[in-house]
Amino acid sequence: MTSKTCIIIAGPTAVGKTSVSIALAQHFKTDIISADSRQCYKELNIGVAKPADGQLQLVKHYFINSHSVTEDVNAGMFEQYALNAVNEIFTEHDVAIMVGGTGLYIKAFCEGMDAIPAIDAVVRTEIIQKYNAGGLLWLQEEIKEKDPAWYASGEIQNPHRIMRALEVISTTGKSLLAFQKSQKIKRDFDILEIGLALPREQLYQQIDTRTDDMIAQGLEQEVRSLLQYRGLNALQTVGYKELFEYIDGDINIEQAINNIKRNTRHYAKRQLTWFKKDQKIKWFSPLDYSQLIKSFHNLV
RNA sequence: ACGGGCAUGGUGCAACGGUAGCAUACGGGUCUCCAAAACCCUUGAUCUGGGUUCGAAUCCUAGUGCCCGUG
Repeated sequence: MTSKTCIIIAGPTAVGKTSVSIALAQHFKTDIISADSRQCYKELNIGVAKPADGQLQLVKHYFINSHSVTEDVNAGMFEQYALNAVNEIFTEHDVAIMVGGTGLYIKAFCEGMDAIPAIDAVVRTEIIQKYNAGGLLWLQEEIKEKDPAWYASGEIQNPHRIMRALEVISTTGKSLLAFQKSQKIKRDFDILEIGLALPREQLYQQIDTRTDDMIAQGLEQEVRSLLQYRGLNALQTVGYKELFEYIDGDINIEQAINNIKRNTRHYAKRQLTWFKKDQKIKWFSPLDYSQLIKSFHNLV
């Protein structure tokens, strides 16, 4: 059996991952797995910069339009989904392409997640309700009492993290720390990580331009059609939450657009921080496609 | 031109004549399961000159710039 390779294209939002990935997929005559925590939702289109219909017809994409905003999607679920997908691709191809900006999902795919029992929705809901009522202070006191070890080492200013620790100890009786073994699983295929980067100024320029394009394409209409879902996690997304505020009348449209641009910059910055740490990533300019292809010549 | 007001980090604001502070942006970072989420950290300013005072962002004065009103 010939060796199989998954090429992962990572990088900040708006850097130009989509077109590079499609060109690569065509070059290798293979399929793409998206590693994007928002493009998987079929209800979200313009605001998440999903590949165009034409592009999707050109290359088969996994984890695009594969889920509904009403479903729970998370990193562990992505790991399973993506492993199934990559194995399916490998039955017919030696190379698979993964592309996306969700660092945690890519990490889950490459290294695996420690198995932590599923959390009952009731437990989660109850914790959220108590947090809404009692605030961060309640969370801190609760976790200090129930899981003092986590309290001592965890991020006690971060409501999300405390709630995670709390739901785990409430469900299993064991500390989240006990589950986190941080063992890296070795996959039975090769992984090649590619990062796409541009000078910061140029990236920000592309973010601005893309945001204006989204508005011109009718993002506001899309957001209005999703008002019923605004409370769902999937809608806590740059491009949507700002327009909900606009629709509420809290800000005007110019402010909403500027906030989208700013929040997208923040997002891109966090992505860069995440990917910079990954020593395995080889960096290229999205404009330098020929260099990129050369780096794969041993695979061709 | 005259009268009045204002001048503090990139931006918006605060500071009884006594340690120039807050928000936000920018920059840096954390992250094993809601991650386009959530959280953490740093830098950076008193318009210019003169005066009063032990001490001036603050009071006086001249200049410069901006805003409002009148012409």
